[in-house]
Amino acid sequence: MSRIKVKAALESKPGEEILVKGWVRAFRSNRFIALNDGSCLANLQVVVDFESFDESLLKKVAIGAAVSIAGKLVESQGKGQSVEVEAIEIEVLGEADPEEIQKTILQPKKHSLELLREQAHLRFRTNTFGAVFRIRHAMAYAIHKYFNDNGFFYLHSPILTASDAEGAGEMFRATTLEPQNPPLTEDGKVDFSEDFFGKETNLTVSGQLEAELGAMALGQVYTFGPTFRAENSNTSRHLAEFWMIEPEIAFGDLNDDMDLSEDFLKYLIRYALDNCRDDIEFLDAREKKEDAQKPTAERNELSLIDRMEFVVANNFERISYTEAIRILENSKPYKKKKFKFPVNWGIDLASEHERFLVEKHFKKPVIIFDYPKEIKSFYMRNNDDGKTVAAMDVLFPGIGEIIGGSQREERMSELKQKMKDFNIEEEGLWWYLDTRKFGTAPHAGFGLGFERLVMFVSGMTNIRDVIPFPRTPKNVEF
RNA sequence: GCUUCUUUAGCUCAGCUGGUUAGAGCAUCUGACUGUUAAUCAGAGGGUCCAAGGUUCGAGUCCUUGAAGAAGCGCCA
Repeated sequence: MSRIKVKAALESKPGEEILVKGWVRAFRSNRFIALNDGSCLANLQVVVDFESFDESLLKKVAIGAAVSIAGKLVESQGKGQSVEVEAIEIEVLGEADPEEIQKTILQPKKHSLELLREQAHLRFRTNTFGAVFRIRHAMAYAIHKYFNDNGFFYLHSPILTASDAEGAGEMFRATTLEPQNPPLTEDGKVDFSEDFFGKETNLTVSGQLEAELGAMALGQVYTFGPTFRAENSNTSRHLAEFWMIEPEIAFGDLNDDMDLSEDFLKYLIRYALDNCRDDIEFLDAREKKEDAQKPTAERNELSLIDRMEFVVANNFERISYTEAIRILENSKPYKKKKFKFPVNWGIDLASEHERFLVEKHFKKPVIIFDYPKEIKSFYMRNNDDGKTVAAMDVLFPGIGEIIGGSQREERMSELKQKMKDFNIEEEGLWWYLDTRKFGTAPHAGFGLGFERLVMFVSGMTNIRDVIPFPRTPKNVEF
């Protein structure tokens, strides 16, 4: 008999003999084993006639143990499930000592997310994290499917890079030199010409520049890989290692870029609703339980599922940066001096400003475009007004910036001038400039923070709970 | 990096203006029960009160420094 997954067993007709393998979630009344194998949220109930099994064997059927069970699938007499398995053979594949289990999050009890984070190697076995990581998988799959179906090619941008010009953040150094006594140059500095690559090397902060190179030949490409930022960011929305999706489209402008970002996000959220129903319903119910214990002001106005449905059903609000400033200047919190940071044309919008626009004023996702050129990156295309660039941010309720994108500066002379203004050496980016030299064309793209997407579709409020092993300042365990 | 808060049993927490032997619920163990769904009932065991220093006759409690965690801010995705 070959093994079937719990998910398949639950969908099977009663009467068949089946073989299932999984981990014991509960063993009630010495009679009912709740078996979970990760294939779905639900457990399979195994009914044990304890008089016909060896007592020492049943003793080993403890919470956390791995078991193999052959039995007959029958209609359930109980109320919690439609089918269950009458056990014929039970084999304990891996024991779990209850005294030891008690010291872990596997003990059958509610645990805080903080404690679960400290035992990230075991938290996959909980309902919440099982659900989160099945959804995370589904989102990764849907991303590839969306791009594949829309004529994009998956481009693998490098993780090790010598270019430090993106300006996207502090970088992690990658080196094989001895930290204790590295080779030194005559003026006492570390001699990176002796290093593995012969020059200073870092982990990538963005695959965008390489994606542009790909787009200028393949037409439409996307990257999807790990990204590293050595910023000392201590927030619930930042990781030192996170996954980013960066599509890049040739012959597209900022409007095409905004259209793509909106269509893409709606597709992904729709996909989650259609394909992760059980897991999302579980997380929806979980959130409602949590909310019930909070003061009314801190509760979600809409449930997880309602928030997702709302985003799919409504257009994102698109406003220029200049309009955003005007709305803020006419807002109640501004007039009552409730904002901590000043509002005037030229500022970088603070979290409180973005939150007001998204969560209070429009109450829906907002795309802000045409930002002042001084507060954005060198590669963004200058607008004709001489003051702004063709940049856009997609802001989501509860998450903030989920996407940042722009039309790229494709005109050589403008780009070179911008590099001068931003103090960026042309030398290290000769290959980037070559695309403007040979057949340059308008193009645009954006970066989507994968974990921020998973936060939105799971309702988790800390980014450390949507990646298996989060890397944050002072934390590289596991 | 900044601000605020937290750190007491395996977990979640209580512990008053400093005072004798530091408590509860859940979990674990033992026994009973056996169609349960967070099973139920009875009993038992379980503590470096985050660390170092200080004040005091006396510190879980007050002070200083540090560490770790969380929320918010800055940076961004």
